Amino acid sequence: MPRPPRFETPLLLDAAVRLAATAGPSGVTMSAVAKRTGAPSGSVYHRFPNRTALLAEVWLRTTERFQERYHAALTGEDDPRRAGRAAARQVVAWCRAHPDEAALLLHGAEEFGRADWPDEYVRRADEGNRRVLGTLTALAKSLGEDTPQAVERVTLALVDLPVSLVRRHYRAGEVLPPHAEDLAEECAAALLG
Amino acid sequence: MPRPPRFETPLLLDAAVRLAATAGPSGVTMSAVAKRTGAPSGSVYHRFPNRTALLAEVWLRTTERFQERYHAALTGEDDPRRAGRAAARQVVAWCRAHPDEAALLLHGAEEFGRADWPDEYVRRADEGNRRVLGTLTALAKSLGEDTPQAVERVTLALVDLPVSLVRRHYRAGEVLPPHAEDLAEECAAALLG
DNA sequence: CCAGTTTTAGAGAAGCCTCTCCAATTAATT
DNA sequence: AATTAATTGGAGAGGCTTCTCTAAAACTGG
Repeated sequence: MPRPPRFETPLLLDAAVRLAATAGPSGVTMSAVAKRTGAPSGSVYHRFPNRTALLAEVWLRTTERFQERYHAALTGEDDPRRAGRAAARQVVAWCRAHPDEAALLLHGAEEFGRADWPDEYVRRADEGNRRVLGTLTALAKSLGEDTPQAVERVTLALVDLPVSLVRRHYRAGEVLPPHAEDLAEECAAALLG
Repeated sequence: MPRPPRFETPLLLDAAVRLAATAGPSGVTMSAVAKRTGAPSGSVYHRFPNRTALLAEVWLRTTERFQERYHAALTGEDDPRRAGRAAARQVVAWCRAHPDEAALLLHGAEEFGRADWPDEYVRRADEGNRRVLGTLTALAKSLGEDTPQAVERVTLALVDLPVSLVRRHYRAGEVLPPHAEDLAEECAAALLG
């Protein structure tokens, strides 16, 4: 019975992703999303009560998409070293396949206004992070190391280092070189020992 | 013969650093700097022709301070592996000693408006980066590896990985744990082989 | 004490952004 | 055909920011 929507939520989020990729989180304004999609500002405010909600949702949708694939890579192998190497590759491969979303991920939740998020969004973000961190902890444990420092080292190897590799090229305005996945995997292997 | 200044450039830059550390680059506005220092907006514009110049100078002052110490660590040892380990430690140690400036460095030049900088600022930034990259290239060479990929791996080990370690803790709102320098050094050693 | 120079001091225009509000539109249901 | 509900479409208030401009202040060398 209602009038059919012309500007659905995912469409607006897609625009927000592109804006974040090109102009950074501060470039994701309600008016910029409106202009880019051709929607009137009223339609944007019909989908998101305020800018904070838009920023939170675009961040969460992106991190959840990333984490879903990352988690799959990390749990898809039995041998922990193999799993780690696959996860490191996966970070780079996902960024290669989704350059705009990857550019968004290189910023932190803080830059997407996390400090102003309502509890529900914070909870969602924490849950995703906890899930990944839990898997990384299990991996560290199955490597025989159970200290917090060992977990931190594994996290550096399987998350932060591949992300850094991507960041370096993105910041230089380059596309990811063909060997990037190999390099991430080699580095992860070296760090896992 | 002139009236003595009450708000000198370094004072305004110090305020800009604090603002960048707490509110990010977008929080570094001319009015915020004015408010924080108690200066009238006219005085801020007397020191910086526009916001772009303020952002550029606060970025450059900080990176140059960091790079000076980093370069010293990287060239302070004869053995390349020892030099690399010292450099990795130095990144973390410097961030520990200068938390606000470190928080600023975790953002990129792009976020400080690099795209709008006049040539002179771009040149200064490039020169600093070239200098560090040159030293890292020499180190890779003295390790017997001379391919671009080897240089990239060394850069990851001695710059990006320690920076990631710092970023992870800063984003979590934590202070750097005592073992952070050790961890950075261990990881660098593992990656240098 | 005067002349000269830098700096302070702050008012105000112009622009962009967020957000509110309400009338008009559109399609399914009755 | 009338009703109903979601959505569009856009005007406009209010706030913050950048930047300009002018006048006054403060100090020093002559």
